[in-house]
Amino acid sequence: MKKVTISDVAKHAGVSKSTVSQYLNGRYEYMSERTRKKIEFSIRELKYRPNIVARSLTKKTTYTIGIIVANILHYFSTQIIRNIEQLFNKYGFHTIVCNADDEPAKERQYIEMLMAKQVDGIIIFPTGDNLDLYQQMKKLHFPIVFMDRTIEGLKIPSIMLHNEKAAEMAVNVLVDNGHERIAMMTASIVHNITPRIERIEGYKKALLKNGLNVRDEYIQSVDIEQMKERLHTMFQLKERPEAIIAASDRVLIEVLNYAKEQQLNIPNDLAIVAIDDVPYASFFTPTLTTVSQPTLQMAEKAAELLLLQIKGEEKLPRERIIRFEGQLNERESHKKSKDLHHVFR
Amino acid sequence: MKKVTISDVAKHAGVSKSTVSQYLNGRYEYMSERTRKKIEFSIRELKYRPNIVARSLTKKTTYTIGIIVANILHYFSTQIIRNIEQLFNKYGFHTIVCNADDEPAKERQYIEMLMAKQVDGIIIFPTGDNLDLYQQMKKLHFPIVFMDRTIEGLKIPSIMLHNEKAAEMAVNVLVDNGHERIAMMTASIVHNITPRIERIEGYKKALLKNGLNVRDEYIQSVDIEQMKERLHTMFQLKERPEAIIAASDRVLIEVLNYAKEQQLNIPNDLAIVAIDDVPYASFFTPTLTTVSQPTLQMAEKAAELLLLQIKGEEKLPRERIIRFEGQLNERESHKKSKDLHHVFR
DNA sequence: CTGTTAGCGCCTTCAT
DNA sequence: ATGAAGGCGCTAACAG
Repeated sequence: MKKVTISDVAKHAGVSKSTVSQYLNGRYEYMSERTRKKIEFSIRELKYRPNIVARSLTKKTTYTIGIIVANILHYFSTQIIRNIEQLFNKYGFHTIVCNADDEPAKERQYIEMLMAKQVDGIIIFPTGDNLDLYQQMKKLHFPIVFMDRTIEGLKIPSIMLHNEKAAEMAVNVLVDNGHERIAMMTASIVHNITPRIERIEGYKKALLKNGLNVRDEYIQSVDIEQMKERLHTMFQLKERPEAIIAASDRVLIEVLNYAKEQQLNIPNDLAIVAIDDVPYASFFTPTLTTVSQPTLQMAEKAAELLLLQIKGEEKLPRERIIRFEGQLNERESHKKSKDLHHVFR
Repeated sequence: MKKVTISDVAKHAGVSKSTVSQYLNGRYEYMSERTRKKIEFSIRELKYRPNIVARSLTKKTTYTIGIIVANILHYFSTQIIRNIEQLFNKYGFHTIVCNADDEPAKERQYIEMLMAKQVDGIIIFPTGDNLDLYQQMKKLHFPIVFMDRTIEGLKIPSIMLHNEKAAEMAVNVLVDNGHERIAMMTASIVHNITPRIERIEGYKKALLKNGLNVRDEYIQSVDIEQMKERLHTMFQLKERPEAIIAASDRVLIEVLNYAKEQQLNIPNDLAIVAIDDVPYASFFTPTLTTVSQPTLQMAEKAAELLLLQIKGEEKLPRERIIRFEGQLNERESHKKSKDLHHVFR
């Protein structure tokens, strides 16, 4: 009933601890066939399981990484997490996921805890408010990769969507379908969250490229809680928007709920394009046009960059920010067409 | 740049390691105000972070638990995981999630790894094929809770839905709406996965209670990959089903896809009720009637039972299986009504 | 109140 | 080819 240790195995097999340790670490080179067999047998007999905590203490590596996600409610985050977990599993790493819940204080606490737990590296969706910590980690050569967002002035590799282009794609598909009064809605930008800023920027540029005016009333960035209110205000305008770009899946939900409440017909009363993919988008009414992120490739890149750092190979790519292209999934919600009669009930 | 240890702090503060250790563990009782301040200061100065791996080695607790989920693709699983993670976080525990991918071999490997990593306990959605391991864990008094499924003959607490009742609710709501030819579709039952077996059982009983016949052709349990084919076969019957109960969200997707492909009108050509909740069910066409599981309460119970075991209080509840009631979310997809004209396109 | 000592379980030279 | 000894960083009696 008590835990069996390497000493127990050694005793049982009639050899020394170090020989067992050799065995455990696959250093059979100079080991006699007989010794190996004995140890093998003893391990089975005793149902010995090495204590990885003890091993980690000497080896200084835990084969565990951390992911700190800014907000787990984003479908994008969960996709990335799942992919990263799976990839790291292949290399024998476990993953600890922490949800900062958009609170820098929580993020800080999680970073501290994960480092204290000696994880071998961390992938962070940074909340943006813990510069000193990031710097400290960098100075310690602690392996770290940013995902989805970046922090200026820190030589930390960042995996990001080409947000401006993604927004441009959304604008273009709407313009191509004859829409002109296109609004843009994102979550709050008080913390300078990169993708939100960039998506707005891309939206503006795309409007101009298409010869349309940028109207500030059409750009709304607020907390999820106040979104409904803002939507309402926007829809009271004399010239209310005929299309809206939801800058994330969470924003999208708010927009859809609002449309439902107001019995707006989509896409006739209001066309919609969402950035970020949405599960089951094709079962919606109408099916949803989205610009999705290549989550698998992004996860792969993040894993690769983190692994490189963990292995101590500092030769990271020269570009600090690595961009991936969004993909337009043209379905129905962006159309300006008269033969669609979907009504929310 | 080298990692700072407790000795460094001790030296810097001019005290011994043990005093620092006392401080770290909040045993200020006999410590002079001055010593405390000195240590506090040194810790800040040196940016000292205790090495939790070393601590774990002596304390024999890692403040980490594991979750091994049979298949992470179930929305139910992700909900449970998220809730458990959050709950354990409150108690200072981290969570390592592993996806067994419905493969007992993977499950075994993950259990071994997690135990080797000295996690303080594991919550398992058992695949059902590692009896010996479960028994071994039990014998070692290793804290463990089963979720969603159970294994007979093992005194391991199990958190489960009241599956029979849930299936009955689904049948009843359909019968109440005038349906008689009701089919039941689950994923494969070759491994005796408890909830699937029980849901089928509940379905049968409910039919009988309602004076309807049980028809074997209407009960299909196969791998997701073959589901489409089976659906097709079933819909070739002279008396094809007019309603179908999808025993899980993954089954549901297959059913919806099939309906879409065949241009079946839901609910007029085919009524649907799903067990397990589905995200965005209210944006579907038509909105989906489901029997959902109380994931938060289930997660809470699991956390509670695991924590009890971790704290060494063996006084677990006498009932080994703890059941929770499903909740019927009556929306539209179960109706037999003529004024709904939703058509998939 | 604080320091000394002895582990925790494993790995790693360095002898033998 | 195998064993002895020391150490990883921290905690926990036990002295003093």
